Amino acid sequence: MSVSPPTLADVAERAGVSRQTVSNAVNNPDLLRPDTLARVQESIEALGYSPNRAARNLRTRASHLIGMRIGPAQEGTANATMDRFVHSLVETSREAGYHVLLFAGDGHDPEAGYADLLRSTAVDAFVVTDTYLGNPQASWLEERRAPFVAFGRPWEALNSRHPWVDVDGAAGTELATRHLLDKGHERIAWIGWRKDSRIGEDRRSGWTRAMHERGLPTTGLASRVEDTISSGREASAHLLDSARPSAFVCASDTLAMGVLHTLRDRHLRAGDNIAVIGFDDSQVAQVVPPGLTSVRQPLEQVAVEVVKALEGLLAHPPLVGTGVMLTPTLAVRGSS
Amino acid sequence: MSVSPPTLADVAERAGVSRQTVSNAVNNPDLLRPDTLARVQESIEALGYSPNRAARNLRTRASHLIGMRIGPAQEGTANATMDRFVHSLVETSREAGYHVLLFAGDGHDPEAGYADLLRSTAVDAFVVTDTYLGNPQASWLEERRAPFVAFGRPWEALNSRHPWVDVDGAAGTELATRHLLDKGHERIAWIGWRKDSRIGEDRRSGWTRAMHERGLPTTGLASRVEDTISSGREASAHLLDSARPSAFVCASDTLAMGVLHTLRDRHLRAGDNIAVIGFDDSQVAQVVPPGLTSVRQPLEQVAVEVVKALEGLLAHPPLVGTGVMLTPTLAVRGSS
DNA sequence: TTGAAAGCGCTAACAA
DNA sequence: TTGTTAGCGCTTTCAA
Repeated sequence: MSVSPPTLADVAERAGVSRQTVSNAVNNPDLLRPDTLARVQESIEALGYSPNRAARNLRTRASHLIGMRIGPAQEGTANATMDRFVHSLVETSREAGYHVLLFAGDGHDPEAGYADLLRSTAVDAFVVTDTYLGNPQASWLEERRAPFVAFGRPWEALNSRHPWVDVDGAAGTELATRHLLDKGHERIAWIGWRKDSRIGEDRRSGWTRAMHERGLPTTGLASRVEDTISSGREASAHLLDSARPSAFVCASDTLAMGVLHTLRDRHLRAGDNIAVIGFDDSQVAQVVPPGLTSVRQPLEQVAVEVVKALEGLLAHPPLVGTGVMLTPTLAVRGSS
Repeated sequence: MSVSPPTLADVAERAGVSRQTVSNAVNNPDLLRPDTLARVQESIEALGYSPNRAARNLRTRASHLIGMRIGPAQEGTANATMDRFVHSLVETSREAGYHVLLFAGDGHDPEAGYADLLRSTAVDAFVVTDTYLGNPQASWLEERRAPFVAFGRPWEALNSRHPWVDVDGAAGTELATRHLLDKGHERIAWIGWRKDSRIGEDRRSGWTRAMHERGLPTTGLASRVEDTISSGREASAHLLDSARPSAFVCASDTLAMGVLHTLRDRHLRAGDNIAVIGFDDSQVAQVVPPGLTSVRQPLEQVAVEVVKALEGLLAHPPLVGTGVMLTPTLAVRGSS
């Protein structure tokens, strides 16, 4: 950018008005007489004027930027929910006049990135996504009265008063399990995460609920492991031997892919011999043969609700809504 | 943020120095006497001071923000290169003192997002990634003398003078083909993109080169289709019938997954009966049974080179380097 | 309905 | 080595 862009003053001079009138033309067009407005707008157009962000931000004490932290890319798993969410968030934010600023985590000091952006007033608000870690960020931000919306409910901190948006995981696995039950399966196994994962236990509860509803036992049909391919593979191999299930419901697509590994090892075919359902409707679920049935989180809708909450938070006076819970759907494919 | 963060003046008062001295303590600490510096730093620490970005941006005419456009999430494919790249870019930018600002494309006016951010001096530079579209953005930005680095070489515009970073696709497919040749395969088929894709033709050339090098024919062994699962599926079915290949090299993991679909349809097993190699080392390649061998772009390294070029571009005086070509590697898995 | 003055918080240039 | 002055481009009073 060798030559600096036009300023308010340039537009004002060309249109033969004062700078404030140009500012009004941009921010409060109703205040101008129609002919003045037209003249100013013509000049804005001709000069290709756009208000300088830094100056505007300084004056209005707002950046129209939403900060979101992203961790390193997850390789060797099927997990890409946050990547998909980022796309939706960027899209939705644009419609609300916001851009998304991405920042990296600092391994041993999770709050560092937040603190700096907050104190330097670089962003207006945050979207916090990693609530499953016990969410130290949320309470930290709350203490500092920083505006933020969480994607994920406040599992333990019931007294927290920040807005959040989440997807009902139990409803998703219940949907999945019912789908299998309706297909005639009775021995449906669960492969989920370790007990200290609130999200994992929530998703598991949907499976038990659907099973018990039909009077079916769940004992011996469940496994709790790490969220990796190999764990899913081992757990499914073990369950097949010990409990002879005809179907698997998994807490993640990653675990479900582990099951597909086991099926291949044993020359079984997902969808023909054994049904498998994953969670997240990742690209992996969409393209793996014969297609992995999976619970799909409505991320576009999550983004819409997050931005809505953000707008409330940043309004004058702030309008703090409560939590929003969304319901997932089931993407049915060949594996069931 | 109910109470506004401390300013330079607050720190100055507490430390008993002028505002300028505080500014120097932050930006040119060498200029201060050690004891003054220590006193100022103590105050900065105590007050939790961080320079206001808007004010600094206004004054220095820089935002320390890098703009990157992302399109909607690609579903139904294995393609997620850009998502992975974003992670690396965010990480690398941080080390260089930059944040990444994401913006959405505006369907029918691809330049709109760029123009606005440029004129409002919201970002210091862009990273342009969608060079495969014939890259109207690149020449558009070049005309406006906007600083940007492209991830992707300037295929047609040979006179373009902007820095770029790219990965040698032909070298990747050559690596893949040689790997198969070394395993004893002789009838190796190619499934790639339509002829108008420069990237597709480049990747194809690596396959032909490796084949011809060993004196093997390629006639009848190639197919050019859309980048979708179903195209890959149909193309591979057709090739299996017409040319009886023992291996497939594909221009993308998406196409390779199409091949896996065909193999499943025919009760063949990738890796046992037929070898398959994809391109991009997506999550899909990493988790699908029995593992999809795939060409891996060194995206972390791409990010490093992109940021390096960006720093040159934004230096005073600007230091415009030439293009940088990186070499991919082959992630070998069960499918070969 | 339009214009003048002030100042957001910072840093570059210069003076002491 | 430190302090003073000015001004980046904008919007918010307030006056005309």
